[in-house]
Amino acid sequence: MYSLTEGALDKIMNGVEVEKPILQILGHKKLSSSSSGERYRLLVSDGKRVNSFTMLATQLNSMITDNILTEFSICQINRYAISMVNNGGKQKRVMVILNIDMKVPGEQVGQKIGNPTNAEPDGDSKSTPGQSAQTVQQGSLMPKYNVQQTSTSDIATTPIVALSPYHNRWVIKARIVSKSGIRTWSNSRGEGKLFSMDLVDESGEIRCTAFRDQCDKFYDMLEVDKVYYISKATLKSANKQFNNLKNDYEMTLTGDSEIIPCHDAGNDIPSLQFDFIPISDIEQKQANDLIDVLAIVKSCSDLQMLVSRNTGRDMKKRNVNLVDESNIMVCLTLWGTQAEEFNRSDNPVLAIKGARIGEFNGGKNLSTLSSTVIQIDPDIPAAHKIRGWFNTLGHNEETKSLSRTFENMSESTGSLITFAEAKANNLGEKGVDVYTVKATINLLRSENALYRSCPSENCKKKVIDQANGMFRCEKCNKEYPNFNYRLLGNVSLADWTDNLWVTTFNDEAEKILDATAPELGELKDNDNDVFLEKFGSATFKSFIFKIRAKMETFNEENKLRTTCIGIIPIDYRAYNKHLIAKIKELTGIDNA
DNA sequence: CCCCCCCC
Repeated sequence: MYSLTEGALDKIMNGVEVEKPILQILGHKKLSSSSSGERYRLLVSDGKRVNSFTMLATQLNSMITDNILTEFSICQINRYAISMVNNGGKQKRVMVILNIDMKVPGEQVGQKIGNPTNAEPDGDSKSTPGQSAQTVQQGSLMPKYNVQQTSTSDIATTPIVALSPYHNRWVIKARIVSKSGIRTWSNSRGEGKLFSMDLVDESGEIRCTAFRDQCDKFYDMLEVDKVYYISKATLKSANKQFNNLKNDYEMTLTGDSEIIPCHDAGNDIPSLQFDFIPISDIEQKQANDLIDVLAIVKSCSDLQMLVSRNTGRDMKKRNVNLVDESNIMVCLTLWGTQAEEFNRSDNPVLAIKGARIGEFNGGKNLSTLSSTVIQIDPDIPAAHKIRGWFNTLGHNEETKSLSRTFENMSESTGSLITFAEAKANNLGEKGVDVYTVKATINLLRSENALYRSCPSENCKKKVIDQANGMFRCEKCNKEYPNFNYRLLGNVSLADWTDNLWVTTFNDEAEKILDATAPELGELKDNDNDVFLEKFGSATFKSFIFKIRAKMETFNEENKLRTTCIGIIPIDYRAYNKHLIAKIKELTGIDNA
């Protein structure tokens, strides 16, 4: 049987280091007020005193959730740090447990050892015995951390979990687990550039940002996966809207900040802390939540190029279907170079930190952000476990996907709906809805079908003829000597239940015009409006249209805007005369 | 002091 280290708590709470004390756990409490995820506060005893100013480092949370640190269990505290907190206007010491071994499980001990009483750990003079008085006095003059030294260096470091804006004399020893590129900004308050990085040590994690001069000074020397000593940076409250790390604070480098590479870092600084959730849990999460998942790539799409309707920018994306042992699938969208480079059909395991949950068409999906970290086939036990599951069972399993994508919509049978159903279900009125219909084109509107657009690569805005040989783009705020003609297709689609005006842009407009009106009319230039004099008449060929419907406000009025975002020609002979007659009757349009 | 992170 282990005996408890009697007197350890009094010493620790008065700033005296105690080597690997043996303590008994008497209970725990989840702190719900923390905005930085779950934290656990422990009630511990050394047989003489009980102490509730004890916290568990967040990466040890699983020892509570997995029922390891149960009531009465006897544990050895291998490493701890003292953090000063403000408790009702008073500085109070809190012991943060960084490394703990369970020695005897609670059910074997079965009872409280000894008759411990409440400790008075805050250095009240009457409870402060001689040897610690000096420490306490120092502490009141200048906040000081009492931290065990790291094993391999002479620099006394502070655990990240103990950092706060109220203290500035600290050195952390941390690993860079991710680093952004350099980004510039320009707004009403000024302009500049910045990069940010995420730091971890064995106690926790924190985001660190460098602006302007510091950006230049530090960017090149800092490498992902390497360990550094960092000091003299400032701390401020983290904005949880943009920062998902488990820390209430974030760090900003200043002109005084010092960063020194640590070449002899052993395994004491972890690489990256994940907080994996099963894919099946994503369904219950909110859109925009950031999550970590460990999953197998079940399939992955080709690289897709598209033009953002909002910004006009060209984008590259790739969809990746992920599964885990919950046997639920979710679609993850990769962007830019990450999408380009990720072309794998070999079912790698991905450990993903900080993917964002999105909502589309009533399904949930994941998307990467610039801060998302993806490790491919990480060498961790959980990754080997999921690999084993996939190789033996998972690869054969039928999988249900949480995501609604074009791919899995047109695959599944019965996904076609009619316009009557779309209207009856108010599709597009509560956000973006995408659906597929089998329909025909019964009318093309020729006005503005062809317009003069901005010639700059990422802009599609209509230009204004300045009558001096120049064309002005309001969006780019620039004049150009040239322009590009672009297509805008306004078509009335009809099926046997109803009809709908739909707008098509660019590629989709071309596809529709190619398919239905190959003999484009003459170009006419009438002041600033360019239009086609006549279209070839639409024939009653049928197509599968992918429709994007969304209620939007224009001219201060809410209007349903429907856009065609995909078109698949199908054999027009499938349409019979009866159907054509029905469409004519319904729409009053006779193009035949 | 940023805070953008996209598409259907």
